[in-house]
Amino acid sequence: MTPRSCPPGPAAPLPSDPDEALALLATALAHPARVRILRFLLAREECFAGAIVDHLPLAQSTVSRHLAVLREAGLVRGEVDGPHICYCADLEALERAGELLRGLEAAAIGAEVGP
Amino acid sequence: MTPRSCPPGPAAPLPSDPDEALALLATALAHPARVRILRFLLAREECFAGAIVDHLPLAQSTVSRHLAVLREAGLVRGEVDGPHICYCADLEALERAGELLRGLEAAAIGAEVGP
DNA sequence: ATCGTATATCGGCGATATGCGATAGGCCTT
DNA sequence: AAGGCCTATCGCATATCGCCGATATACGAT
Repeated sequence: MTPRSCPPGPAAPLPSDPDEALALLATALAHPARVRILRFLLAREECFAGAIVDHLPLAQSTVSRHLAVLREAGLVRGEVDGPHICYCADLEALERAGELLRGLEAAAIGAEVGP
Repeated sequence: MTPRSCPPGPAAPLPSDPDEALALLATALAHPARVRILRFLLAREECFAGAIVDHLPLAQSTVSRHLAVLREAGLVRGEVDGPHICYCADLEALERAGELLRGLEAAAIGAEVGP
């Protein structure tokens, strides 16, 4: 029942196109409630879905939907733990988002030269 | 007419709440067309809106809408240059997105200890 | 003043997102 | 077998997104 981060399991398959992959991850991060869920899980205060519901001013069904979005993007995984489901944030997926972002910034490298 | 990156002008005001700020920037990045526009502008191949339209399989009005979304998020700025508008990607805004992302990852720091 | 180019905005359409309550399914306990 | 907790899914309403064609606006050139 101890909240733990995701074991480095098989990562969710992202589009091969970096722009589409970044857009996909950004879509999952494009709602404050989902970012809060991620932060909550990363801090590993708790991991059960019920605890997340208690932590947000949203209905249980709405939180469940946000969790599904995060899961589909590979940012979160859930393991059944008896009657509960322990969710964990996939730090690797977040790091991939960072890499894709840096890859985008890198498009500016080499464009520094002026006439 | 030379495409240039944004001078470090006044940054767009982001929400003070990091979660909302990250969600806002992520919303702007949450579409492949907008990421492609950013990459195109960062590479500084060209900067006129018309060039961006030619670079994407989208109608002019649609591209204009995407540019407005990027502008509202502070990721892009446009300077009137005669009859054209020269758009530039705000590298600082992208870097702020990276910082917010790292700040989120940092929520996991200190949660590494087990009982 | 008029025309032409470049960009933004409007109106409409279908698709998707967000929210909720209600319901269904899983698993433990009794 | 029955009941209780936890989570997911369904159904619905509303709002926003993404796309386009059409129109409006701004500016330079004629």
